[in-house]
Amino acid sequence: MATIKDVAKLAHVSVATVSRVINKKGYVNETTKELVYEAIKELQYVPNELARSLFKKQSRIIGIIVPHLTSYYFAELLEVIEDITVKHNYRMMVCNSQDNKERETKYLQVFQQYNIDGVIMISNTTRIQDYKSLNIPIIAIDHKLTEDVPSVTSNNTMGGRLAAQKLVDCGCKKIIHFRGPSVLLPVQDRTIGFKSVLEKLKIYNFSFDLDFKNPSQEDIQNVVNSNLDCDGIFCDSDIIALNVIQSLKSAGKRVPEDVQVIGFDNIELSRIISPKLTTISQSTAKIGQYAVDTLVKLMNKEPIEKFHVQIDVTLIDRETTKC
Amino acid sequence: MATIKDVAKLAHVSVATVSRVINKKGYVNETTKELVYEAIKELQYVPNELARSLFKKQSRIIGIIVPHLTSYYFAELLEVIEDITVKHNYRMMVCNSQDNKERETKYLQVFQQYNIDGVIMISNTTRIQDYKSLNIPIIAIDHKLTEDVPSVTSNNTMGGRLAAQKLVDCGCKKIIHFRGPSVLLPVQDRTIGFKSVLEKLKIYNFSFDLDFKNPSQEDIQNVVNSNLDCDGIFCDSDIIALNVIQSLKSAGKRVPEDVQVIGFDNIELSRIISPKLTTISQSTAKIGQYAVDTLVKLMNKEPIEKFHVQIDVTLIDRETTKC
DNA sequence: TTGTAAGCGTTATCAC
DNA sequence: GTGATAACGCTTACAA
Repeated sequence: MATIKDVAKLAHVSVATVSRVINKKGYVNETTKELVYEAIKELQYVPNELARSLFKKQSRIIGIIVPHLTSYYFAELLEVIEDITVKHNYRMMVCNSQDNKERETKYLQVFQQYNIDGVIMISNTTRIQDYKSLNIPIIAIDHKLTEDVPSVTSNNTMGGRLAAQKLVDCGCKKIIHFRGPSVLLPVQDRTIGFKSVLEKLKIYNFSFDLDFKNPSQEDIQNVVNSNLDCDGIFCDSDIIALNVIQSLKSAGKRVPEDVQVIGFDNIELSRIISPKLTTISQSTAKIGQYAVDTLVKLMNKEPIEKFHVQIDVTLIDRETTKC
Repeated sequence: MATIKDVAKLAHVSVATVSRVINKKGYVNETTKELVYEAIKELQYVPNELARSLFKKQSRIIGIIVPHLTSYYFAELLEVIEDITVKHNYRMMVCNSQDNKERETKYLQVFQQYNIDGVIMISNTTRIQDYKSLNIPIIAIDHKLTEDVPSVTSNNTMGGRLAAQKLVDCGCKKIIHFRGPSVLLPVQDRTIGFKSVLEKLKIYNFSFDLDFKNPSQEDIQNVVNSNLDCDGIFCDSDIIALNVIQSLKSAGKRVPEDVQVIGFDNIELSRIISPKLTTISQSTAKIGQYAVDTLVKLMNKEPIEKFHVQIDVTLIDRETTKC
């Protein structure tokens, strides 16, 4: 591994000059510049980021905290984030919190040890103080932590509204909302949007809480069985929706003839299964892009316009709804 | 951020002593040790890994190259790998190659710049030489790159065999294999296992290549339509299987009554959809564990027993097969 | 048992 | 324009 010294020696200049060349900073004569470039090429020199980071106290690494990797929504988000991150010439250190506070705390220490430049939080932590004490820029996805920590989320209220409106438009009279854990902000917002439409129209509805990672098939079946007159179901994830459709089948109900179903996330599979799932699509592309771009601004100490941004969602009309 | 100097000052000792204490290396008096620990606690000191890494020329970071993040198999693998990685006190830098050589090459440079200690390759690269020239330990998953690069894979031949045997046992007479790209080793092995069983029994069969990431629904439909007498289908992924089942429905075929289907991967959804999918399960847990453990051994310059390891797969018997 | 000091590969501040 | 050199925070001979 060639170092800056090797390059300096080969080019017959000082390390300072080489440094100026590679950083394009300060004056340096065109011809010596050429010399340096040649030496760099010859030695296949690449500057050592660790040394750089040590001096500059920043590492061009950003930390990402996610609750898990195997849910399609998070995976897609991560994919977008990674892509934009490398475009900004940063790298990504991934922390899978597994929704576990201790793992998160441990990782926060790691972040410190590596002089991480910023963090993207997609986690459900409550210990926001721990993050703030790190004193590095943070952006939250899907969680409005506090007023002063920037965040970006889907417009979940809109999602709830769109779903409710669609079911109403297609003639539903009794609607169930199989939602995620109601402690989560996105879930709360979806519920608000959902109820806002239905209550105005005095349409009977209720919400039932499920775990996102492992929605209880049993609970779903029970709720379905004891509400056989229900004709519309809004689910907070496509996975939940698939479980629900399964339960409806077991209960002898046809989709969408007897019961109409709307999911959330627009996962790849929602258009492969049959009947194809009507669902609400979140723009992971926009969320991820905004998150990274904003974080980069924060890391550069540039001002940001808005602290809390919401990204529109769209209803994807497919076969589990009638109209 | 407290440094080792601050600790030294507070504990009235030299930095060397502090270093000895935190690294548990060399002699240090019990009572001074206590003093140091107190100072560390008081200042909430954590050693800076960048400085450490710079000196030791190793960073406790391992690089992971994956083709993409949104396929369930890779996500699961990544989840396991992350888990074991942190247990070994390493961190993970993720490179999503997007099956793109240039991205991969760019990341290799990044790996160099950060003195990455080892890499786990789940990618389809052909430029193994680029990796070797990095001169750091590598382990490949799902790809036997060359004889001297350790690898771990599922026993894909076994997978092909199990699937073929199952279909035969359940009475199939004409079997199609919707496989992945036949340039991939796992795909080749599955084909070998699959054919070994069928050819011995002289059962008609053929293989059709598809893309894993975006299997062409159209191609599948065409093949299905022009082989209406086929009664058994083995798919190289559950996603392909779902597509196939969809196409069979369009063609008026019932699963499993008319055509029996077996998938691969045992993704979460395979037991949610209806009929529940019979499939071959790969043990991502074992693969990931072996990969990381072996890489750690290599990084510690410990010997490893076997260079190429295969992990057994299992047939998960569900509803898309008749017996 | 402890401290001094060199060095890891950079960048940035000075002189020249 | 360019070159010494201190500094970033740490580890490890080597002395004491």
